[in-house]
Amino acid sequence: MSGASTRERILAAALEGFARRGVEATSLDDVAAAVGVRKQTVLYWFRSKDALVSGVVSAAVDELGVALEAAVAGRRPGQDVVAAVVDEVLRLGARRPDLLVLVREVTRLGPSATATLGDAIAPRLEGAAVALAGPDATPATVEAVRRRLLEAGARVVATAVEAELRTQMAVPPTRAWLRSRRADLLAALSG
Amino acid sequence: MSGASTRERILAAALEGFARRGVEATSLDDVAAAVGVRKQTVLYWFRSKDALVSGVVSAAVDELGVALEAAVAGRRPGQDVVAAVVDEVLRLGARRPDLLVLVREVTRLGPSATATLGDAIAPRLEGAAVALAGPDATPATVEAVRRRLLEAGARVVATAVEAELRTQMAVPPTRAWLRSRRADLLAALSG
DNA sequence: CGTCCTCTCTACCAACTGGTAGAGAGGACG
DNA sequence: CGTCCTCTCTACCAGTTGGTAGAGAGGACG
Repeated sequence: MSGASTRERILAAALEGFARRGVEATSLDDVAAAVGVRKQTVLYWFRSKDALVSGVVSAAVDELGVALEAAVAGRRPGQDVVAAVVDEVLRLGARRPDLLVLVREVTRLGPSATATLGDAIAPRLEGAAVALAGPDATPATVEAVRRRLLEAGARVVATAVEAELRTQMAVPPTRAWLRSRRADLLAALSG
Repeated sequence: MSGASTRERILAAALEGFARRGVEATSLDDVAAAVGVRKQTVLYWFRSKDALVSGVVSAAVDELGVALEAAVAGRRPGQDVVAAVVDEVLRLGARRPDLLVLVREVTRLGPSATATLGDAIAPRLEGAAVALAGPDATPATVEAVRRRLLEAGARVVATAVEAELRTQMAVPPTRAWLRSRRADLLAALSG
């Protein structure tokens, strides 16, 4: 069944459940069954459902962060950083939509879960803001960039939701749609 | 607590629960408690939870339809129909965000619930497509308009989700954001 | 060998889920 | 008055929820 550790398989199954049906609608038994294990094994690796949610959130944030950093580092010489990030986000939306949709699900659990998400994102957000603002930016400028990044993040998640919705409604994303969403994201980031 | 009938109060409470926390995460007891009544009273008015979901969906679709028709009928002379619809949608997003978010929640319950939603929307969608395409449009043209309307609907719901997300993330919608979303929606509808 | 540690299991639990059965309050109407 | 009808209630039910308690398998290591 897998080279992946039990813990990793639990995280993957929980991510899918949380993103596809919602956190509250995904039971520990559901997750365990998807992994092929008993609920108590899930509770061995994560001491409570809240801990599982936190684990999924931080794993997802990590994976997103790593993918974006790799895209920035490996971009073609001369290519705009913002464009590299946007293109990687669109690729992620196609490859791992759950990663993006999860954000939306977590924010609905109330302030404490949203805080967990915020904690996981904060360091990467800060790093990205500082990098984008440049070395001699004032704190106010960095703050403005940070805010713009957050707003762009909301747009990204909304775009992922739109793609999901279109698929459900039998009008799946087209190439033209992708192009327009790319332009929209670019505008949101550099606007 | 009300001039509204028990049935209407149940529908309102269920709509809020479904939109804010998800259908599966909102129990009949939750709905009943919000109304100030017992679960069995809810089950008197709606014979099952599925029936309640259907009731909420068709009430929401009705309300949306009525609001949009009124906006079209009451638009300033010479004002574009599409612009009137877009502006009304944005107003609805501010006034009744749950109405829009509900669509997203229902589509996650699987094909049968999505079919219920489709049934509720179909007649209004058809009417709107015929009206927009004009009296001597070919069936193919009407079909193309219908498709464009569906795509625009997905964009509308995504926009409502973005607004909700921004609020949760402490970067609430601004006037500039609203303006850009209005332009985006106009482009989606007439592009 | 024995002892520890890692991991998954069976067996529970109280609380809550959607749903059924049926009583009874209160008005309308003959 | 009595008999409906409308509406909400109490009392249940079996199944599922997140979570606890603890047994046991299997390897690592002295």
